[in-house]
Amino acid sequence: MSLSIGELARRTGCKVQTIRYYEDKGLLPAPARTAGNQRRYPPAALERLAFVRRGRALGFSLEEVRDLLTLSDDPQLSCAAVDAIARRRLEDVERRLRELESLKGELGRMLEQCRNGRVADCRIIEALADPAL
Amino acid sequence: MSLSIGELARRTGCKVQTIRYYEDKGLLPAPARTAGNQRRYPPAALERLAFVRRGRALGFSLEEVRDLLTLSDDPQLSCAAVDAIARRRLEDVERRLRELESLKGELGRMLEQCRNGRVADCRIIEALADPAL
DNA sequence: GCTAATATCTACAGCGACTGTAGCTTCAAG
DNA sequence: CTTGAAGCTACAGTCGCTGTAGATATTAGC
Repeated sequence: MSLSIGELARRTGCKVQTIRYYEDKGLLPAPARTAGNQRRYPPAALERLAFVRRGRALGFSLEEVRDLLTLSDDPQLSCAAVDAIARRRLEDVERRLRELESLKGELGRMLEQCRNGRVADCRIIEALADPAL
Repeated sequence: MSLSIGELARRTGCKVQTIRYYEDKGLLPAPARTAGNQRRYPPAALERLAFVRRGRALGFSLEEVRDLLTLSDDPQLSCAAVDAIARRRLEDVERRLRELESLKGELGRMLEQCRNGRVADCRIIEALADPAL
C-alpha cells in the first residue's frame, strides 16, 4: 500500500539520498510520515519519481524536469511549452554532439601519430604544447 | 619581461581566478611575487597555461592535465603513459557520443510526434510518463 | 608628491546534481 | 525484548570553476 523510502529507491533504481534531495528541491511532494517520522509514499510516488529519472536520463536539468512535471500536472494547457523545452534540449544535444565529434577527430589524429617513443617526440604532448591550436 | 596575473589572463583568455585556482591545484607553479605580494610570471608561464587550457578544451580532467604536464616535463620517459591517457579520453568521448546519439534519436522522435495540442495528448509527456522506457 | 582609478590580494560562498558520513532514532523479525 | 537493518537530519565533499567582500598595491595623470 504505502512505501518506505528504501522500497521506493529499490523499485526505481534511485538512491535514498537522491529521493530526499529531489524532495528538498521541490520535484517530489513531501510524503506522509509515520509516528516515528519516517516517510511513507503512496504508489503514485513511483510514477512521479520514474518520470523524474527518465527526464534526467534524457539530459533534462532538474529545473526542466520540474517544469515538465508542472506542465504534466495540468493537462488542459497547450503543450507548446513542453515542445519548447524538449527542442532546446535537442539543440543542446546536437551542439554537444558536434563538439564531441571534433574532439574525437583531434584525439584520434593525435593517437594515430603517436609512435610510442620518448615523450620528447610525442605528438600528443606536441599537440598540446603547440601554440597554433 | 614578467607578466602580472591580469596580463597572463588576457593573453590566454583565461580568468584571473582560474589561474589562481590552477596554481592552488598544482597545475601551475607558484610564481615570484613583487614586494607588494603580487604575482609576476615569467614568459614560460604563457605556454604552461596554454597547455592546460588546450588539455581542458580537449576534455581532459585537471588531474589528467596534471599528469600530462608531469610527463611532458620529463622528455626521456616513454610516452606510453601519455598514449594511455589520451586513449582513455578518446574512449570516454566515444561512449558519450553513443549516448548522445541515442538521446538525440529519442528527443527527435518525441518532438516529431508532438502535435502541439493539449498537454493531455502530448507525446513528450507521455514518453516521460511511460513506465516502458 | 598626491590622488584616483584600476588591479591584485586572500578567503570564502555558490553552482548543479548528487554522494557520503556521523550520530542519532525507529522499525521489523525472531 | 533484543538486535540489526533501515531511516532520520544536517552537513561536508565532489569537479571546475566563478563570483564576492574587504583589504592592499600599482599605475597614470596632474
